[in-house]
Amino acid sequence: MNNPSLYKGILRPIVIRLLEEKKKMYGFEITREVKSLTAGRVKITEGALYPLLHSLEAEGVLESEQQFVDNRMRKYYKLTPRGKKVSKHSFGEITEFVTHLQNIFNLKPA
Amino acid sequence: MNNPSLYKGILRPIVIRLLEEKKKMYGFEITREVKSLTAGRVKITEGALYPLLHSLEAEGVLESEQQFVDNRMRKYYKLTPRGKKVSKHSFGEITEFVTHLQNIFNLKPA
DNA sequence: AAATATACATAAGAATCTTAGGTATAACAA
DNA sequence: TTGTTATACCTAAGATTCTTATGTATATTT
Repeated sequence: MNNPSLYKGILRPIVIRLLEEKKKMYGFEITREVKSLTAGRVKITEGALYPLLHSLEAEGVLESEQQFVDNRMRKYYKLTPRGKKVSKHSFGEITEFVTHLQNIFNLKPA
Repeated sequence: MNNPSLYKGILRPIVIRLLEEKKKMYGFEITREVKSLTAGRVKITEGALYPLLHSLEAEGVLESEQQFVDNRMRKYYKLTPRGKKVSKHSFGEITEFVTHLQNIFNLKPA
């Protein structure tokens, strides 16, 4: 991506949001989805994503289930009930965050 | 602030943007301005701000000038000519960043 | 046969912040 | 006058979150 450091701290809410919308995704799919939603500009690295997924699972926000497709392993993740609460909260924070950016940078749509 | 890690990576563009708009500011003033622009929600810590100002100056993005007001030192910063170019670029990145957030989080205004 | 894509994973190090401390002056309250 | 709050600068240690580099393995395309 253009300036990776902008996205520092935002990966976690992104993953949670995508799982809220898609119900069930595997890691590689998440990287593709973010690329697609941002016209190829935002590339989540695997070195960031997989450890994050593991810690979200350890926190009880996500739960996983393995499947084999074409002899290749996929690890599907979805929100737990607790994850759904976290998701609502996280979404509120992001909404506020974007509002703040619009105020600070004078980006408010006319 | 609510979730400090969201703002990780965004402090630098914020400082540059404020100096683009206000022409000349000192550190303490920047923390107050950000608080005011975000209804008290975003608090820039001095431990983050001052080292950042120093490194922006070392990079040639900012230049400083000391003044004494009421026996207290103030260090005013402003953008250098090079800083103004950096500012334009940085602003473009932020605009794109916010657009991406709106796409990922489905925040596009109706 | 080699390269690319899919799909997972970890570890070292970089970047960016928080927390905690320090110095000093001015204004206000107890 | 003594303590507290506000102003105004600063640094260092540590936490968090990422990038970069590397590894394993299978499937598909060139």
